[in-house]
Amino acid sequence: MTKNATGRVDHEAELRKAGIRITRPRRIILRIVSETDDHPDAYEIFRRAVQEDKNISLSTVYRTMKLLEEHGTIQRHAFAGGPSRFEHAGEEHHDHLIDVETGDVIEFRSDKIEKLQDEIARELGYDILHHKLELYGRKRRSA
Amino acid sequence: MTKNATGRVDHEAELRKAGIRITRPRRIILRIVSETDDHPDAYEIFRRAVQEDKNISLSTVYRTMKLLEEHGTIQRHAFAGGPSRFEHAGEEHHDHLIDVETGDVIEFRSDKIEKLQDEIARELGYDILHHKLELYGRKRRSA
DNA sequence: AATGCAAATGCAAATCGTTTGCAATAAAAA
DNA sequence: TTTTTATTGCAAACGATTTGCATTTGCATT
Ligand SMILES: [Mn+2]
Ligand SMILES: [Mn+2]
Ligand SMILES: [Zn+2]
Ligand SMILES: [Zn+2]
Repeated sequence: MTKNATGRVDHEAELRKAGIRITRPRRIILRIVSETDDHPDAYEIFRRAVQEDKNISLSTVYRTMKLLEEHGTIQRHAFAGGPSRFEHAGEEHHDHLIDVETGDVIEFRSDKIEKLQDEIARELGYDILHHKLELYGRKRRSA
Repeated sequence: MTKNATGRVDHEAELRKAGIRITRPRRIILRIVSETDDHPDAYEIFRRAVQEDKNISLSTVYRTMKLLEEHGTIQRHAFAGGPSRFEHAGEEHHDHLIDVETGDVIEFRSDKIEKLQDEIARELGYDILHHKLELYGRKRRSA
């Protein structure tokens, strides 16, 4: 995996290696998704991108998200209701707890659950390609 | 809970009790969703409904699904990609394994996973309102 | 059974998130 | 630099779902 001067993964090099052209919009979008720690949707990414280059189009954001998804750079989530939301891949796998009141997304990971999922699939005669575990909850109001 | 002559839940009575009018389209749609054991989408329900009443509209199907969902009669699922799919509620809670090749939906239930979810949410200071666990897999091809 | 009225319907048009065709532009190969 | 080819921005198309509105219907009331 290619690293850059700061020791982080160099996505541009990774993509170039895969024969993908590094264009101005792609460089900007890539920066946005790799620097944020939230789960923005395409329009939000577009909004942030426009601040850096006034004539980036929403189509390009969508096209780039699909490209990066196929390339494994980002992950797409389809939380209940709304549009797809994205996050930079590469960290360890985790699932999400969505605060139904604020829309906040909290990440968590349970190895036990992950393992149980595999067991279940195996018993049913399947191999899991991916899965989705989303908890929708409300902050507990202590009595 | 109101039961009818056959001992099953009488949805029409339940709805009427809640001040909801039992119309011809609603009666038909209700029959369809309570008799099927698959997970049809709105258009499929519409298709089946039209066989019984040639001038039911897709709008009414959508409106009725929302109504029944709010009333707790059915559950809505948003599996990856496609449109919302519905199933009759009332049976015990279960989660789904989706065959990515055929679109088939297999139901399963793991008390262990359910319990672990509660623990996780509690640790994070949340109460779970509902959750979604979907496994996307492919039939294991035995060597 | 006939009446009255709010609720529900069908239809067409609107909306939302997303994708696509196409001519213009820019990346990278030569 | 020139050439080749991928990528862009824009507008129009898209699929799923919702909505406005005039008409019909369920059903509580006579
Ligand atoms: Mn995340
Ligand atoms: Mn089910
Ligand atoms: Zn997981
Ligand atoms: Zn569950």
